[in-house]
Amino acid sequence: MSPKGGGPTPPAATRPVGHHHGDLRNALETAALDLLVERGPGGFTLNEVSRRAGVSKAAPYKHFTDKEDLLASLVQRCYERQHSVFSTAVMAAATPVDALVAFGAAYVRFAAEEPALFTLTFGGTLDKTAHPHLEEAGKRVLDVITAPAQDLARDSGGAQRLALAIAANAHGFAVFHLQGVIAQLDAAVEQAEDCARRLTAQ
Amino acid sequence: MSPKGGGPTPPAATRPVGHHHGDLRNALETAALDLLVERGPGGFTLNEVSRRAGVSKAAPYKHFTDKEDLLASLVQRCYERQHSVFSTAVMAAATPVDALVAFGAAYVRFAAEEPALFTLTFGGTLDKTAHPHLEEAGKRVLDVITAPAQDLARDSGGAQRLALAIAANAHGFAVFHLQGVIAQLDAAVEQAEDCARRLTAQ
DNA sequence: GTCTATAGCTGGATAGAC
DNA sequence: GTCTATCCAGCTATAGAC
Repeated sequence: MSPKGGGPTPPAATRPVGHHHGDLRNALETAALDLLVERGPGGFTLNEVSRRAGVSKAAPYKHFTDKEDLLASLVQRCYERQHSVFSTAVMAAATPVDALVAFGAAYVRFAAEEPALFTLTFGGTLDKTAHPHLEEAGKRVLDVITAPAQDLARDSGGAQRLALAIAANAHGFAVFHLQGVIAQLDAAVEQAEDCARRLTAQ
Repeated sequence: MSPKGGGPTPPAATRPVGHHHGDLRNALETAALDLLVERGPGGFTLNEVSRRAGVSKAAPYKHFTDKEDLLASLVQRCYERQHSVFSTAVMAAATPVDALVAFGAAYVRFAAEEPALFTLTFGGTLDKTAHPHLEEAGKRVLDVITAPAQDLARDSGGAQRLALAIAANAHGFAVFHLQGVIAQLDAAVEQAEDCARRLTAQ
């Protein structure tokens, strides 16, 4: 799923490993997420990320052009995972209504499971207008529910509004849970589902 | 309009002014907001805030114990303004339903008018668990709609769920507007109102 | 692809004058 | 209440060895 498939690069045996990982890029991203959780956007530094990944301060620059590039990569990862997770949830649903409800529930759960990724993506840390492909990826997440929304709406405008309503509602509950306004995840999920159902009903 | 205008600088009457403003604390907070808008939470520094306010790097420490204290003060300000703005909107409404709808609309508009304040408060920049009084202030904002929610719900649990639903929904639309998912403010407000109405209807 | 080393800068926070 | 001066720490990014 990445550049250079399994060329030579004998994985199990005889790793020609220079000094560290076989997948530093990924290790850096993971370390970055941990750091974001612990220190927030203000305390996020590439140096500390390197430290946690167990590499030198210079190593990240072979994988990311700069600090912001790493963050952008994480946002991209967030959107991709959302797309994947939400697709699964939606496809498992039997009816259009169930699909929208499942989307809302999955949305809240995703935020709870990946708080750093979620907060980074929607917390205004990164200026997305500088990364058009991210805006694109963000909008594509909503495509996951266009089909069920169209099944329930009169016209395509109504479908889009319905999809937005479901997503916005889920987003609000997700944030409220992360913020501690709704302490229990299950409660947040249930209320999001309940609202989704009411928003689809006409 | 900067430090030392022309001459002795006695505007109203004999300001016992040491060197600068009459209200540096406020000026610092305003400058901090501007900076947050421009650079995001990661690029926020006290030094730059001082620069923009036209004072030395040491000056802020007479008004805030440290960087985080300034941010916490801004979050406090956000909650206070929200409480004030939302109260006004709710009280102007004729019916409970109108009150909840007005709250949602005011919520979205507030985020659009004060993006830095809003994003700082809900973007996860500050760890609120370290500032209990902020959590308190945040929850009190929701009190603004407990009365109309109780008018519409069967029991007090239902009232709280309704209030949360209205607020979460509004929050989602507010964020989506700030994120560019819903470009037009008016569209975001209308959709938030529409959803609020549907969530109140049973 | 990773390391060491380093340049150059910026930030947070304090001390002491006025 | 603000300034000047200063300390030290930490960060970004690059250069060059391996």
